[in-house]
Parts: sequence; structure tokens; C-alpha cells
Amino acid sequence: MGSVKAHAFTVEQTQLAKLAKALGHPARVAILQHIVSQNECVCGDIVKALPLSQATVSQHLKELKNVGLIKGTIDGPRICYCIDKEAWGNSYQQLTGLFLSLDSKQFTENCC
Amino acid sequence: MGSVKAHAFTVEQTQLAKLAKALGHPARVAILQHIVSQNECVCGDIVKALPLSQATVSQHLKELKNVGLIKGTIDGPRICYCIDKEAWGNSYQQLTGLFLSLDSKQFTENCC
DNA sequence: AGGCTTTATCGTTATATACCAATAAAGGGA
DNA sequence: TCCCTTTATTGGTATATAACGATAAAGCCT
Repeated sequence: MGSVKAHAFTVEQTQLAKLAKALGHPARVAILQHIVSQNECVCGDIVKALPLSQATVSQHLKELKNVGLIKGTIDGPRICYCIDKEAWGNSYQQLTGLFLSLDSKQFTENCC
Repeated sequence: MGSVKAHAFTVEQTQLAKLAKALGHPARVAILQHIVSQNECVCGDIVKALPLSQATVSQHLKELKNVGLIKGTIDGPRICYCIDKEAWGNSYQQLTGLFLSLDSKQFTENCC
């Protein structure tokens, strides 16, 4: 996406953006929802549930794993994916933190 | 980012992903935080607060406006930006909805 | 060992994003 | 009106992403 001027921002801003970016694709949203609904599931089931090729799904899974939202464990020849509950909670906190910062301000009228 | 197979997903998934994508850049996170902290501010102040060119900031502002998170009103020769509180609340609901769907499930152990 | 299943990785292509300098557009003030 | 300020847009380049087919890697089973 064109290289980001990364050092220019705080760790928190970069972290939050990275998390949001991982959620910024419908396929990854769908994957997360599917895993949540099944509690756990092997890669192949996710591939079957999505209208994308196995290679593409694998790539999306990798990105979700990179931000820590999910983790996979080897189960014989297959990989079982599930939500990483600790990271899940942290991510929730980070995102809501941004939104709640507005509510915590005393109410003032805008020009807009 | 390479074209997305868009029709393949639900409206909700696409909508949530679009929102997350808008948050998926540290500059846009910083812009939102800055607007929240100031309640309202003109474009030029945001440009001064960020280590990016005026053109780049303008582009980021446009994206935030496109997903509705902020709105700008003309104030003489300048533009005053502020949070769109209704969209802000809706976005909060969408994002938390994803995360809370896990908590609402009865607790079961994972393989992972 | 050999074949089968499952998933990750590689290599490639098309498209989108980030960034900036330069220019346009639009309003205010002397 | 002419200039100055402010912001959006244009045009261009480098990089990242989405998608897939093909191949590799890794573990089962007979």
C-alpha cells in the first residue's frame, strides 16, 4: 500500500492501526466470525466456508495470526485454528479505547 | 491492494471491514485522536500536528470522511473537522459486536 | 517406502495505497 | 481587483495487497 512513514507515530497508534488493518478485509472478518461460531476449526473447514482459494485463505489466516488474534495448533496433518482469547481481549480494549475517549470528554457543541 | 472479491461477503462483513480499513493507518488514528482531543479543529492544525505533507493529510481526511467518521464544515477559507457522533457510535457498535460475539458464547475449551 | 490428505509457500499479475510536489479552487482582506 | 491564505485535486512513483495456480512440506495410513 505504499510504504508508511512508520516512525512518525506512537507505538500505540501504530499498534492500533495494525490491528484495524488486520480486520480491514471482509474475508478476515468472515474467518473470525466463523472461528468464533465454531469455537475451533481446522483450516480446511474455513476454506470450504469461504468463496476463496485455499492459497488465499491461508494467506489471510497468516495475517490474522501475525497480529495475534488467532493461533493454530497442529492436529495430525491438519491445523486447528482458534481465537487467542488474551489477544482478543487486548484488541477489544485498544479499539474501544479510541472510541470511548470521545465519550469521556465533557459534552461540548461542535461547529459541524 | 489488489481487488477484493467483494460480492462474496455479506453487507455487514463488508461494512465492518471498510470501517476497520479506515482505522488501519497510524496517521488516521492520530488524526482521529487529535480531533477528539480538540473537539473540533481546522485542517491546517491537523497538518501541523502530523509529520506529513498537506496533500497526504488531506487524503487521509478524505478517507475518514468517506466512512463517515468525521465531517467537515466550511468556515470561511478553512474547513473545520469534527467527529460525526452518530457514525462514531454506530462504528463502535459494529466493532464491539464482533468482539462481544465471543464473550456471548458459553465457555468451552479450545484445542489450542 | 509409496501414496494420500492437508496446509504453507512461491511466483506471478492486477489493483490499491502512501506519499509528495505542483497546481487548482475558493474565500477573505487591503 | 489583486494578492494572500487555506484546502482539495492532479499527476507521478514506490510499495503493499488480493488473488490464484502450482509446488513444496509434513503427517497419516497401508
